[in-house]
Amino acid sequence: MKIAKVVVDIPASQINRIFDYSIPDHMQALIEVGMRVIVPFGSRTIMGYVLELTDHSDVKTLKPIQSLMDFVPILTEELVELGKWLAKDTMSFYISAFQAMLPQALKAEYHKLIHRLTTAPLSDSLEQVFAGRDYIDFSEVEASSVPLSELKQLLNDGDIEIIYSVKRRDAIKKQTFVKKICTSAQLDEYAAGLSNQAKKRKLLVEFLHELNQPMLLNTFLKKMQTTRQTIKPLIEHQLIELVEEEVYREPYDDTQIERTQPLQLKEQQLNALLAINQAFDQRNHEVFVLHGVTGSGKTEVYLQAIDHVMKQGKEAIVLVPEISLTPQMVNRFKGRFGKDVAVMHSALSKGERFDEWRKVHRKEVKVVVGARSAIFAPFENLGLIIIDEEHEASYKQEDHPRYHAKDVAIKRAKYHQCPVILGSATPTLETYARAKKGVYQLLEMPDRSNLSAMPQVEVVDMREELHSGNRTMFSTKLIEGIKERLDKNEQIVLFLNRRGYSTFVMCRDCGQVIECPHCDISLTYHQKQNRLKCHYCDYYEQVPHQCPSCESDTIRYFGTGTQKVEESLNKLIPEARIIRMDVDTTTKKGSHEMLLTKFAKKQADILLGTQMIAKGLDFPDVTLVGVLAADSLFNLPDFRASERTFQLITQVSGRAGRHHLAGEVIVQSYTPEHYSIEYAKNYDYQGFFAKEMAIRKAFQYPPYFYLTLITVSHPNRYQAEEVTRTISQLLYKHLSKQAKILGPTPSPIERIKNRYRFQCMIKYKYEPYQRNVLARILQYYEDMMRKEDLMIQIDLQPYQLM
DNA sequence: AGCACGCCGACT
DNA sequence: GTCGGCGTGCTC
Repeated sequence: MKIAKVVVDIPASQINRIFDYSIPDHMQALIEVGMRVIVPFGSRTIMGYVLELTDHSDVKTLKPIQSLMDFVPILTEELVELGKWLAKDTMSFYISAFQAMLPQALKAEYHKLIHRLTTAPLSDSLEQVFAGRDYIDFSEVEASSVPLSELKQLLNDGDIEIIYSVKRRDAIKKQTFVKKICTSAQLDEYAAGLSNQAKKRKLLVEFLHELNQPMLLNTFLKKMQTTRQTIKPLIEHQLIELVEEEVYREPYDDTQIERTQPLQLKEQQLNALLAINQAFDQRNHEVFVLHGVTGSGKTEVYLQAIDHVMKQGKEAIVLVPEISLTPQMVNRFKGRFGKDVAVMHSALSKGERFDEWRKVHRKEVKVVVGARSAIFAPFENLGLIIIDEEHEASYKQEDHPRYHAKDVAIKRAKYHQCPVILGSATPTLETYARAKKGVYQLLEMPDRSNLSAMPQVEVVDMREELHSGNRTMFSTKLIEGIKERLDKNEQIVLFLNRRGYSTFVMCRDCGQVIECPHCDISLTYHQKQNRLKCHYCDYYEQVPHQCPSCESDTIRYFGTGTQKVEESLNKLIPEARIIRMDVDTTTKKGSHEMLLTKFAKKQADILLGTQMIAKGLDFPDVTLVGVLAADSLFNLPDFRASERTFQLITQVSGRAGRHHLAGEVIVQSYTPEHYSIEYAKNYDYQGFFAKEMAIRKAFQYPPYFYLTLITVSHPNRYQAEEVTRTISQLLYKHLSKQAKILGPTPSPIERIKNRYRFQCMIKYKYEPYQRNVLARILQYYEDMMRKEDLMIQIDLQPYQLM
């Protein structure tokens, strides 16, 4: 075992290989697969992951590993294999796959330094840069006026050397404590020897008499109203010492969470639980589709299934979409399992994420609740994987590696021989179709657990509202509904779908819309900074007072943002107390939770928000839910638009009347006759499924066909189109005759950051050689990509067709 | 990616 | 003559 196979930290196609390194003798006993190492690479020094240990290599001369970055592997053997599979499956680089599996904090930080080796004076300008230091950052010289040739000369003469440093950023947070290390007698003795002037020290000694356990240094100093300086003599006299202790950054105050006991299950829940437990007991990697209406008690099934798994000493992963957004959900898990739970999601800071990951790594927790990337939690005894709201698009990562958490979950479950639960009130067609075919096992929970009726859904035709002279964004029906609830002291949730709607700026005279100069997309108005911003690049500009093309001053904001809804609602019903929840009001840490608590305490009547209020919320006094623009998704280039609309309305409707009070839902739409709205109104999942399946079949979309989207971009429009055309032809030639190749077509957003974008779509049922063909195409264009700024993106099973 | 090496034009 | 521009190829 003298050779390590290493994947190196450079995401480039030419480097996307496994490199061999020799292992120095002193490392032989320490090195393990899954560790990070620092290796020489060309003239540099970089980080890499050890994927394999062997004693054979085809390469004649090997460089030795420079050092180990870990004492314990950070990737289990399973995760090493998973990473390789992930890279192949998504056509990504190995290194990207591994980086995606680990918290950001474990990424290496690189510095290029110049080390001064001579005391002899250098040139004046270089001395100025060094300013008396022995080490300087290379970038400092680059920024100065010192020519690079001068450095080259010094390097040759051995006066300086270049150092490539690899630093870790996985800082472990430490806290300093004050600890008493003496007896009371010793304290007295010390106090006696103090002069009368040393008042503070006497106070300190007095306090130390009472201090029987270590106290946080900061607390200590604050309490004694003093600074670090005054305690120095106490340390010198060995009365106290300062001790450092590793601590976790605790993003949640879990001391407040009340512990809960398992609830009595209804029959439908019990049946589901038994099936899952049985699969677990038999070490069966079955995939269950838990199709339960909103309020059917899916979470309780999850909790008890996890409990069963934990009792056998196994671990569980629970994926929740964007969970920062539902503290209620986190609390349910922490309430049941307490300290055994780690939470991982995007709202945590890098350090917090690292700490939660470390709890898993050190086997201090048994359950992870988290967003997409939590699927890579480094458990070694997985007993269950749950994906809640499995239909959510956020489980698909939109940049490299473009993986879907569901696929990773199933892969891991096979390895651990454990069940997977895909839970949803509105499963994706792909999932439900597989369940119906028997590939997955279907568990139905058609009733609400408290047997309360699903709220009545009323669809309002906004075209009629407009015809009868109502030009506001609220139908008469909705306004009346809101007023009625206010009178009864009940609460209202108003939902605005932001996707597909944005506040753009248009001139009323000539119809000119203000667009980004670098992208083919209208700029979006941001009230907070009073600016127009582009969502695809970082361009922004001040809001013009005059139309740039006709100089008219009738320039207006269009579209519907939550801010605008709030404003007009304030005008219509001034007495209503509104809480607005969107990206603008929830950026600050904890603000999300604060707003929800405020609403729960009934300090507001209306909760107005975007996607983030669509799921998981449960407030007993909410009796009216309004969906302001149900059909906003239909304008998007997305074959899943109907499915998403159906899911959204169903999901939002579930927020009303969950307890003793009956609920009502008002859906506003310009296309009320659309089948997705009709079926959602009647809570007819089966009906919707049948209808939508027929449409997908007719138009050759998933689940009948798989999709691959290839997006080509280039600063030159003609080049982009030409390459896409060639790719389409190559695909046509090399894929089977059953594969449908569409393209080249301009992308829905034809230009982003001054690059023209064309796409080609493959629709297919079975193309075992597709990845090979695509890989060869990429190889063919490799040169052009490097030299001519060509970009080719491949998304196997895309969720966004933009 | 980023570095060395190497081949050509511009300048002291 | 030398300096430095960037095109090319390689990294265990």
